Amino acid sequence: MLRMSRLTDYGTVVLAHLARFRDGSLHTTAAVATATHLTPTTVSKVLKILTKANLIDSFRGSQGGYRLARPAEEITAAEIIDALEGPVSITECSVDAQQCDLVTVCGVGAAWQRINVAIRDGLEHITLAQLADPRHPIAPFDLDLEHNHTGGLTRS
Amino acid sequence: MLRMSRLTDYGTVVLAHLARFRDGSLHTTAAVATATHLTPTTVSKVLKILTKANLIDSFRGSQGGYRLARPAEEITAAEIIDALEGPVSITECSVDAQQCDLVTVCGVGAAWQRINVAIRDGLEHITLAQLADPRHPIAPFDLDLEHNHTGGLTRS
DNA sequence: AAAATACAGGACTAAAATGGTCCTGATTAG
DNA sequence: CTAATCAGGACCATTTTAGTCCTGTATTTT
Repeated sequence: MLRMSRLTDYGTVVLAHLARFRDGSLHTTAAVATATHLTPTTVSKVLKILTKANLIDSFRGSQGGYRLARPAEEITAAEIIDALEGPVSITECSVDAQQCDLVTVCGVGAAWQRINVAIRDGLEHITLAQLADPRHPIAPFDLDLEHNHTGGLTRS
Repeated sequence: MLRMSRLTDYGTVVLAHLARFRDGSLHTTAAVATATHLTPTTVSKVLKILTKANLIDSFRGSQGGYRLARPAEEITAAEIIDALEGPVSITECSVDAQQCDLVTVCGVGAAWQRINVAIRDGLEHITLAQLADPRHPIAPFDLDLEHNHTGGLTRS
């Protein structure tokens, strides 16, 4: 399924923490670490990544710290994963695309990719605000590849 | 997103290959390897895993080989992933659940888990037959996290 | 200015997951 | 009995991931 690295998990926790403050207040690495029960070094790493991804803003120097770059409602799960999980490398075709006779093989890869795209679309509609609020239920995915086997052979 | 290990990719390719034969014929490791352009050892590993997961049936001895345990229409993407990807280990709460005061932290984990469940549900509706056929389009996921049915509030 | 506070960026190490191979044993057909 | 074949692990190399640390830069305070 959606396999997340631990860093993504931490990142979400950190973001969720920052999301609790809607007053633009700044929070230092140390403060976030304490609040989330994570180690400062790890939190620092996560905060830096999130900053580069423009999900949070950072301010240097005394009285500096971090805060969300936008309201939690405008930060999506897809963005969080992109930032922390990095680009997803696809298993590319080993042979030259020109001479690839393995329709079955490459077709399969394409199918999974389309599933990924579908999942991604779904994740774009989930916001940090929802992730941070444990009460939010989750509707099932309509991952319908399409049903044009009108022949109805899927069942006997 | 849906990060698959290479083994899952191979597994799907192998399954897709077997799915092309609906006559119950058996296929040896070597034959599958040749057909898919994968190395025999790797194919062997994959086939063994798929056998243990009951997605394919195996027959030992001379004239032995493998074949799908069921029609491709009855094998789901979720099953394939379960078999090859193994159980998804969740980042478990470090502290005793009893004394966990970090609602934000644990709530986040729960949210991701629910997303996973939603994705899984979607994958259960995609069949090997669809994966094997590159023509099948993929509908977008309705990953609606909030959307509290009944128009009521989520218990404020 | 000087000092203290914080973030930026990257180097680095250890541990774990993956990928892939190989060996030994068990089963079946002929 | 002998050829095929699968079963089940052991095993090693490579890559990822986690997590730490060091050096530098920006900002505020005194």
